[in-house]
Amino acid sequence: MKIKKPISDAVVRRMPRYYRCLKELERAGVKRVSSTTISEILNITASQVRQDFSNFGEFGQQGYGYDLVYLKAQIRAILGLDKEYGVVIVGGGHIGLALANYEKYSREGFRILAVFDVKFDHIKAPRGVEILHIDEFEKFVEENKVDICAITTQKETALSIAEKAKECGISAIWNFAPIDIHEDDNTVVENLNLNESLFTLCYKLNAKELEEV
Amino acid sequence: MKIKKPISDAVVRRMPRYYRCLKELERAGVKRVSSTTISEILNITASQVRQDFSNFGEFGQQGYGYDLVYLKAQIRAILGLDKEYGVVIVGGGHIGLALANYEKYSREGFRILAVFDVKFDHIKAPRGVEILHIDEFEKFVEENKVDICAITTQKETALSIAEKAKECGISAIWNFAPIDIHEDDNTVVENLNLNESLFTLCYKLNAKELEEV
DNA sequence: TAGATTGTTAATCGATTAACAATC
DNA sequence: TAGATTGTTAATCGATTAACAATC
Repeated sequence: MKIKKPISDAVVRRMPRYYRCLKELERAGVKRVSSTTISEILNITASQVRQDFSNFGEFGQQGYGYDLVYLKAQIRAILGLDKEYGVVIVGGGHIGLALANYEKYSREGFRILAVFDVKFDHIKAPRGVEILHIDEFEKFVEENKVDICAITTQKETALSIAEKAKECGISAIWNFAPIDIHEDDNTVVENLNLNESLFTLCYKLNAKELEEV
Repeated sequence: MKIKKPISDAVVRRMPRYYRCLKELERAGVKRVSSTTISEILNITASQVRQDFSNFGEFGQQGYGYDLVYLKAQIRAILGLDKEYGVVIVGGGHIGLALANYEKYSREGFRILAVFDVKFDHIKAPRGVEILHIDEFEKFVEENKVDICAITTQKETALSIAEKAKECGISAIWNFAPIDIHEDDNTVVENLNLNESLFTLCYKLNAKELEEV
């Protein structure tokens, strides 16, 4: 699949939501779906749904709507979920283990290969997931196909791990440490900052007082 | 503090980033800071920094910039971090325990009060955090000042917990389940969906092939 | 066919950026 | 004072929404 121009971040972040929505509809036995239905579920406009899809192609039929199975498959492919990804996790704390144990990821092609830490006697990983010392990181990455590095360490170490991952040729970093890791030409990054999320919630909680009506 | 008009989501989500940036600068011993400095650290424009701040007041001085301590205190207040929040966590899995154990939250006034689950023999919580059966949720909320309910269950239960939390008068929900919980007049919600984050990363990883140059 | 709904073009809205007077 | 930098107004840019021809 080829598309005309780079897709804006706003659109990209809606794609997983469409995917989730379609999965739910499929589970409910729905066979076809209109942009209006999707828009109501996701609380956006039907116009936006159609605009978003049209960035990637023509998936519907006038007067009919979208075939659910077909549309879902298309979006799945757009997200790249039809491929397999090798994932390593750095940091064997609660977040790291949460990721390691979330089996549903495997349905979408994410294979958790290993969890790295400096201390790991206490770490219980699911079967098939190796537990290794961080010193073995480079060696492991060389010998295995690692596409994604999830970083769940504290921020002090997160940056150096990211550096190491980039050097090893890992092209995607999923960062949970409360610090920004920057993208470069060879590496895409998704920063997921729990602090910022909580603080945003906190702002909203107080906003009623702050904002005059 | 009172402000003129509702602040857009884009601005709100930058506020915690400013706050983090200022904390780092403070730790580095910086005493005053300009919008340009901040903009370079956060990879945005100086214009945007000043526009964002000006939504909430005038915190700087022409020709000088911003006094770091003062500005940081202002943003802290804007985020509502000068208050105390009672937090309960529903779901004693890895994510739930990650939240329960992240002590740094207490520095910003978040008091983790309890973790709820249906099975909890295995749960080790830090001292001061109660571990309770979900059946005791209502009672606990009645008897304690609970401001924020973090939901870390699987999606099947997440919705009913959210419903229950709303009924009990909890006005902020921090949701980690892969489902959208909707805001209403009395309840603000922050949905933090790990799946969507991973899928977004995945899109970006493949985007180079997808997007023609 | 008539009704429904897409894909797309045009209009609107809002957010970002640029520019600059005010002033420390 | 001269240089620096804010806060704000105006210009630009981009994203969302509306409208509608195409057509199933």
